[in-house]
Amino acid sequence: MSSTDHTPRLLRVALPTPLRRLFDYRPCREVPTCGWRPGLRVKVPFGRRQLIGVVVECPERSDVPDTQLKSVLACLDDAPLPDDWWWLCRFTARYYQHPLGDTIAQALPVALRQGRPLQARHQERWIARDGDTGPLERAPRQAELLAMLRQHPRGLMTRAITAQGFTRAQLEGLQAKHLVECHEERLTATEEESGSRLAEPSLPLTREQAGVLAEIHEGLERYHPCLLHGVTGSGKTEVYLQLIEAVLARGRQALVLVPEIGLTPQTLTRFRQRFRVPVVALHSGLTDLERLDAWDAARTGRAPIVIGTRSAVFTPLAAAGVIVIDEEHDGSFKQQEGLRYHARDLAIARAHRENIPIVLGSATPALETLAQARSGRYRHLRLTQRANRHAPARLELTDLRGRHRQGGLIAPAIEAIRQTLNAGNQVLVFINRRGFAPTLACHACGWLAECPHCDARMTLHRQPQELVCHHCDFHRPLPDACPECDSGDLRPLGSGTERTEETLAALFPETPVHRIDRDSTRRKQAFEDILREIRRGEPSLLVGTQMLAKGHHLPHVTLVVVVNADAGLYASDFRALEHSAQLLVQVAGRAGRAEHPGRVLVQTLHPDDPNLRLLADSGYEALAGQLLEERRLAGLPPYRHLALVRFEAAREQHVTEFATAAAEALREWLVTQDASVTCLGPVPAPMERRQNRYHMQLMLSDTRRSALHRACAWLVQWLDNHPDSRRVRASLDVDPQTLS
DNA sequence: AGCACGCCGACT
DNA sequence: GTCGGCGTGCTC
Repeated sequence: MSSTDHTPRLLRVALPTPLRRLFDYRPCREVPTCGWRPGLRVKVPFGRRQLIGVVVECPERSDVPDTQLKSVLACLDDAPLPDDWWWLCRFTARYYQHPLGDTIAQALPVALRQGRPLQARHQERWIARDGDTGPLERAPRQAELLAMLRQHPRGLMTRAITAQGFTRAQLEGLQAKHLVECHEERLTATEEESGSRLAEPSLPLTREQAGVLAEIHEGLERYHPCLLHGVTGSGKTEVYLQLIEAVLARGRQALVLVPEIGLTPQTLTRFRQRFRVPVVALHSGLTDLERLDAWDAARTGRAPIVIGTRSAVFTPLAAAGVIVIDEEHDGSFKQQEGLRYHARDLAIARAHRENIPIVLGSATPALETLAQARSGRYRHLRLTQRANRHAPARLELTDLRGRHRQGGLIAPAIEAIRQTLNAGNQVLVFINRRGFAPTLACHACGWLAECPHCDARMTLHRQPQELVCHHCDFHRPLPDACPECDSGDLRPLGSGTERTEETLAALFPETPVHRIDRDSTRRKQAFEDILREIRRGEPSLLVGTQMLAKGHHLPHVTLVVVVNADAGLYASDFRALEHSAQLLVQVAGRAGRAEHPGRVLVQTLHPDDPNLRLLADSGYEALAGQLLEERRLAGLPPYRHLALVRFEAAREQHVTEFATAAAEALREWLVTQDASVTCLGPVPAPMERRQNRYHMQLMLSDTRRSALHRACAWLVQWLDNHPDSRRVRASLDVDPQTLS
């Protein structure tokens, strides 16, 4: 890097704006102690406001005339932001062709984005002291506060105190009277430990686990991507834990990414009980300052283990030693708006750059990952045995055709539920539709309840009773009569979780029925409460959406009923089948985890569907192999790479015009470039109208990433320069997860 | 994205 | 007479 010891003429700064541009400034007079260099945060004037940005380079000249250049107001750091973080930001912005300034904003904790100092703040613990309370006679609130503090001999944190309605001024008042004292400490409890790093001994490994661990250990000092492909209950977590143990022993850190739903208290407890070192969890409950401290703990190496969801991939590490992605196939690793990054893919890039191993764990790997493993680019490690020696439950396909259904369930399924409950076990009924019924229909004229803002049916809810659009959250009261023909014969069509719950409650009045979906678990803790109740093991019925399918241990469930397996079978989205298969296998994995073998009944209108049969008879990997072959023939990922450009505006005409013009311009350019990139569309998005906005899309694909990247770069430039880009929003999705 | 400026409708 | 609707222009 060029000289940093003299003051450069210019600073090129990335700012948190959607503009795909950097901005040049003159340095301020005060030079940071490290000299001006990339990665420093600066405060700059920007139009009428002030923004915080990051120095990208120190160029010699600018395209902007000298007279228009403004000066940086201040530099906020005396050293650049961490190098690994900075590299990942630049990589991400380039790969997803997203403005660097906005990428930085997403990758930085709010507190740093707002200009707080990098050194994490310490937290204050207030402890009551003995002393004369006389001076408090005219300060009743201070007296109350002191009384409260005296009930906590170990003191309380400022946040806990202000949460009780007391103020900082009252605390300082007591401090001035020497009735409390303030201890500064780290936000993270960092108890210095001695001796062993393990709080709890490791579990003995099966031969299979030991073999897998040994293979990962072969590449502990280099980039070494591994797919840890293990059936549910085969002990993937124990492998992670012992791998991390080895990494910690070498003085390195571990970054663990889990799906949104996977960052549960149980997961954390498992890590915290095992290791006697700080485990930093980046969960949604953290305050901005706690998040900053977690970032700082990771950055300085104070936290040897960092666990978090998608955005945690941007956490800097002082000495990265391994990255673990649990349930790597999970859709929540892909951000679905704005900067549409995939945390798993970024983690791979990061591991590569830092030359460390990365483990992708799943019972149902994404086809992309499986293809990498098959080609030998990732090491394919398998765990085939469940710890309790039961074979995984088989999927039993049951024919729905022509059968009478109650709450979506046919007689054989109800009978199986009855038997399971009679045997004292629990049943999980999986239905991937919340609400009472998918829609409301008029039996006189065929009218269906449709959302006025979307191309979608409205879902009937009973608690509370209303029609709801699940795409835009529009609510409307239930009509008494058909709006078209005035008939009173309105009936719910199909079943959702509420209806199945109601049916089961009527069929099995003696048995408690728990419903688990986004509606029933809206209250914080509600989910945990229900899970705790279920783990007590009393015979009970669980009705739930995919919230229940993922990760949770339900040891007393011995029967799983899938109400309808058909949703993803013939959907237009090219990943629908992959995702359905993953979900079915994950749900099936809930059955028979403990001492009981399990059964999985899968209701379907297509019991002879070859894909479903293959999944049921030969398992996920067999189906995945079949699907990969189909992807190859269809020219879809992972054999071709995709980029999707979405267009969206309030006026349908504007969207069509702009998207068509863009496609035309791109095609012309592709011809001049003699480029192999395929451009499909524009076509209306699968749900053309959503929240009264119209959506179209353009799909680009190529076998080579570089060619696709160049085409996207050109198109994005064209879009930015087009005057219509103000009224039509266009966004780029590199490696789209879904086409809707 | 923000945030301004600027030019036309329904309110005190 | 003003408050405020969103069109268009700019940010080193």
